[in-house]
Amino acid sequence: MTPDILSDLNERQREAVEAIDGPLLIVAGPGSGKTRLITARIAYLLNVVGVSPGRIAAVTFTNKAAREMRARVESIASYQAPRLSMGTFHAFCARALRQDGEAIGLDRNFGIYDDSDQLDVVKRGMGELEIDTKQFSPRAILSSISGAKSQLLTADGFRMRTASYFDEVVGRVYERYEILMARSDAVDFDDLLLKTYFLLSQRDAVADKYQDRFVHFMIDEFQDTNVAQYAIARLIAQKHRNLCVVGDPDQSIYSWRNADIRNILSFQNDFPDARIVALEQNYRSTQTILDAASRLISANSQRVEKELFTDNGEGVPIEMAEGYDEEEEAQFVLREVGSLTRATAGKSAQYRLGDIAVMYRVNAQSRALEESCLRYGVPYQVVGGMKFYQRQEVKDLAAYLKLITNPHDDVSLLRVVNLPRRGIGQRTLDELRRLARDSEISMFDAILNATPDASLGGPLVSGPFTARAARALGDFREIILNLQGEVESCNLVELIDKVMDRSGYRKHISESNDERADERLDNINEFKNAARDYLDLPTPEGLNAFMENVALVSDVDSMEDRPDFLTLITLHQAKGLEYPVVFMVGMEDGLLPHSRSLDDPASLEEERRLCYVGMTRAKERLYLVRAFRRGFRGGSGPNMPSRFLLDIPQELVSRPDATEPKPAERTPRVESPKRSRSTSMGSFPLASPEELRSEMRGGGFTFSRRSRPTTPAEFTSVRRSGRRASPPTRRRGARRPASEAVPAVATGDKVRHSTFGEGMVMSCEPSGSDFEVTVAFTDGGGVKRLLLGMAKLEKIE
DNA sequence: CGAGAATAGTTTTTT
DNA sequence: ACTATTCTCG
Repeated sequence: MTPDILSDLNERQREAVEAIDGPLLIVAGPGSGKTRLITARIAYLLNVVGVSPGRIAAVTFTNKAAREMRARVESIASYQAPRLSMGTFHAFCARALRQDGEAIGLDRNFGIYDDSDQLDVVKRGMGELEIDTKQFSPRAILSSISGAKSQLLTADGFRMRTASYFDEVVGRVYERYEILMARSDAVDFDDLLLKTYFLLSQRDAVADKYQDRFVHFMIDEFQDTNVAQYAIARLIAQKHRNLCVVGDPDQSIYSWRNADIRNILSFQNDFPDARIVALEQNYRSTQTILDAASRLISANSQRVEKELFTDNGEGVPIEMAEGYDEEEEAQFVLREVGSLTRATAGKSAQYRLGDIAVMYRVNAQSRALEESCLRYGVPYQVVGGMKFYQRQEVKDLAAYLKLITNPHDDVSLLRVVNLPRRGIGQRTLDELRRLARDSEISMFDAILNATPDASLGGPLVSGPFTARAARALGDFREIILNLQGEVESCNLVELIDKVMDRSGYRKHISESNDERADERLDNINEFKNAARDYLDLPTPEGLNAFMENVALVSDVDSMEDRPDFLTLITLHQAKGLEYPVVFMVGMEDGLLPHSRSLDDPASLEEERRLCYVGMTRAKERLYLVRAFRRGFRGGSGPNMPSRFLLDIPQELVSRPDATEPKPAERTPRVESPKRSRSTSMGSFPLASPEELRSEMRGGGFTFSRRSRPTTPAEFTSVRRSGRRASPPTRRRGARRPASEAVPAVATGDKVRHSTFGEGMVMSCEPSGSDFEVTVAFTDGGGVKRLLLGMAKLEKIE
């Protein structure tokens, strides 16, 4: 048994597996076989040491990671795997609270609020406190509250350390927020952690139970845990002290979600006897990719030195390319994808689509890529995006279901109380809210109070409500009470159907004029399908379990690896994944690094880590692609190449052909969407690499640290060829107004300005009777937009 | 009360 | 550009 588990491991990994006594910190570089290691360690504990699976907890960052880990353990120690506690921190805590939360006054049927539910509560609290939502953004307040919770600060605690007027406001809202949440028997994501912490720190009996039970506690992606998460783990591990944390400071990319990289330091302080193992051998990438990534990350000042190495060969150089705009950028990617996946005379294709991922900073970037995929007939999957459980119809239906187990859930009630229309309008709801607030009860209780049961007879004397409003509220009350009565007598899927029918929601959708009505019904069927997994539980428990799953599992996790789909994915979501071929698009200042991080060195370093994460996903081929200009909120502006590109040594990058390529003369090889969609994978129209290179004149740019990355000639040619390479279809004419007048300068010209110094013209667009010229000034002046007639620009050279 | 129009804000990343 | 919220009118 032992040799089996240990034989595939290198010395360091083996050391980490066998170090089962006492605290352990594993610093695991990218591709260092971390998952394999954790799996092996669990298998070792089970099969060699003989630890019972019920006494091991392993928490991960995503559900997907947990599932994979469980599957891998299963392959080694099959029958034991189901009894392991494996999942995300949030799922782990939800379970603890469901089981023992009553000890701190939590209702057994508590519901879990997601982000948008939370925002509703914040807004409602602000409304009650008469705080102007225009003066204080509810989102900003929510984010402060969330930050406080992640640091284990309750409203009381927060208010004691109020430092600014804004904080004072936040404190008041937070206080109100807690009340509203309690009244709804609801917890949010942060509460799952916060309340678990309080459960363990304030209830000794409960703490004892967990401390006794979990002899081994492991945390994956430790660099992305927040203070609350670490505190929980520390508490649970207090007794046995077998806390094993695995992480890589260089891959910490969630500080905006309150992840606190200082946890690693805290760990070393709290457990001074901790053993530290560093995994530096990379099994994933080529030496070239690894070198480039290492150089990039070494530019960060806040880091622990780490020397990655690999036995993998040097591999091929990194490719860089620039398109004129995001459309052309996408086209470049798609053509390259085509040549990588196309079988040529006698030779089978180099890669399958599933081997390739396109990564980007923000979701919005997926659009141009999707359009290109459609045009080229390339099947693709966008990871994330609009999440299934966040779709309107799904949330509506879920709200009804939540009300069945927990009618005090005010957010859900407000969501569906007038859906479909029942004649319950703003006035009635305001009144209802006031009633609830005055008596400190949930809105459903307020409805019960205000609408006496019709069976009692007598006139509907209904307090503040008009007879009509009271009747409408009574209808709603009956729907919910009625459905509650059904829970015992039918299964979950039947229950969902009953909800759909009795609430009138099915009718509401099918009779709506919404062109997406069918799609919505499909989604609801999908939702019903998901519910089938819970049919073997009695309906009340099944419903609870299902709703909990809906709250805690995003469909990112349920993404399958489909071998014949191109993957489009954000850099954040790509963490933990690997692909033979990776395209990183949008390699521009303002996108990566994101514009919101430019003025803060710490967040700039996080952006660099994000870039590092992306690069290190690649096993064999890495493309760094950018667009010269990019559409943004309707408009469009030029972008400078990402400063991170400057950190990548030139010798690792593919050089453009020494012979100056001829300007692209061909007509663009783009088929109409209709035709290419029906074209089979093997034969869709793609340029050969040579053609690509000549078309994408930016291909192979390398930058030196001293000069700004582009020369005028390069930019001009890119622009020209860019225009020509663009598909003739769907030209958004308004974006490129043709003007009769001819400006005195052109893109690529070098110019001198009296105050800004020398620079290069990046674009020149008609603006009224003048031209708006965008100039990138070399001497740190940055990019400026100037009116040609006003700014005295002197053309040089 | 509800429907449609006007307007404001948004978008970094997600358990 | 796109959506969500607020405003205005029937």
